[in-house]
Amino acid sequence: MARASREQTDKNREAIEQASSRLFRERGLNGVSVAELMADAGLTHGGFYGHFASKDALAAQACKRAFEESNTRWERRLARAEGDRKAMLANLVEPYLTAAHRANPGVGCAASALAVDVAREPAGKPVRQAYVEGLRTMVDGMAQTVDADDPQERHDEALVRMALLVGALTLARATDGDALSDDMLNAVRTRLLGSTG
Amino acid sequence: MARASREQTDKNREAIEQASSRLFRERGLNGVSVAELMADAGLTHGGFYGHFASKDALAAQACKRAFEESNTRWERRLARAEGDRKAMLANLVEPYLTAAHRANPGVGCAASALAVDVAREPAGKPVRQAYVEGLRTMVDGMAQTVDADDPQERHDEALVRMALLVGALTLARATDGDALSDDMLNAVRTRLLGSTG
DNA sequence: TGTACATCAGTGAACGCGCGTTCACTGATGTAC
DNA sequence: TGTACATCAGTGAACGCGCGTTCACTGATGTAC
Repeated sequence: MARASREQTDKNREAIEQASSRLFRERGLNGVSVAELMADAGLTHGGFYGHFASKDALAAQACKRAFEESNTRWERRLARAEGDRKAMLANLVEPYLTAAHRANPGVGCAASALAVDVAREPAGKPVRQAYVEGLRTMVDGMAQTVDADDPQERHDEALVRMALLVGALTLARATDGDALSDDMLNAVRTRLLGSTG
Repeated sequence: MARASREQTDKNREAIEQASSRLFRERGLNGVSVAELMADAGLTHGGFYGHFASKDALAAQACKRAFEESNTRWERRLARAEGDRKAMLANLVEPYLTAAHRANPGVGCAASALAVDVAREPAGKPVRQAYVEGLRTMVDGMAQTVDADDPQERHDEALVRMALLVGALTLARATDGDALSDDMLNAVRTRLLGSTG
């Protein structure tokens, strides 16, 4: 291949971001090489630095993108409940605490998939800011499911629910294959939605 | 150095395990090299394979050890409460959801620090079994703080509390430096212990 | 208890390999006329 | 609209480096007598 058209260049960049957003969630920021990301996007590794200044810069962009994906899905699910707060909560929690979500981190919640990798990055790295911004939007989404008037109370309850979801999914993934894993998902789902599911 | 005495050999192995238990929690299973682990234990990298069959084998041992450390601490804290369930819960939760624990994963909870790394390891890897066993003991510890007669109810509530702790700490670490991080720790602590702290 | 020597824990150079990043090159795209 | 050519997106070899693991070697430890 030689010079690509502008349209093709945009498509290529899009493909790199998409591949990164998925692969970073699956294997971690340091678990995928630039060559693998490029190959997944249908390119060779040399062209990478025409699109991004560094792997770190891509990580930030991929993190932002993964959260956008997660948050867009949440917005759709919240809207579908048409203002019924119980239904809104159920629409977020039910798909979250499933075997399918546990098995597919690459297309799942960015907050769970990237948390530990982001926590291990030094304070200044751009991916950290992307994470905080993405998580804030997610917490705001969860706050819409909280039936309380006081904003502080809504925020706090949203944080508690986020901790429950992320903790349950994280522990369920680490224990996948053991009975404890399903127990974790079920116990937290019941807690959040009531015993009837 | 030439041949070491048996006593010294045991001390060296101990030092390697101790260094690994800490460094793996800090930087992840793939974030520390064999050479770094050995250097931290005061040795050179070549001698590693006299103590362990592979880095994978060490990872399992270090995971087991990290959980033993965490669980021994929990047992002490539970015992100190002398059967008062509210105090038992407070003794586990209060040190868990602190800035100090957030800042020091190397000497902190193994369940939080290793979850994502373990989740990314293939199903057969020995570290996965070590994780499940360690977490089961931890859940049993937490179950002692639950004020309920039905064993199923105790277990489920213990799982919910574990998800809260691990989720809150994981998210707090990923957002360290932002107000959201403290908010997360505070909201979950209040939820578990009541508003008076 | 003393001596001779086999054992083996730890050393450090080396192995093949994959990493992030750089760069000379290619040739279709985009532009100036 | 056609032509000449400058631009630059992508290629693939190469860079220095660190990885997990191996291995010939060293010399104090542990043992046999």
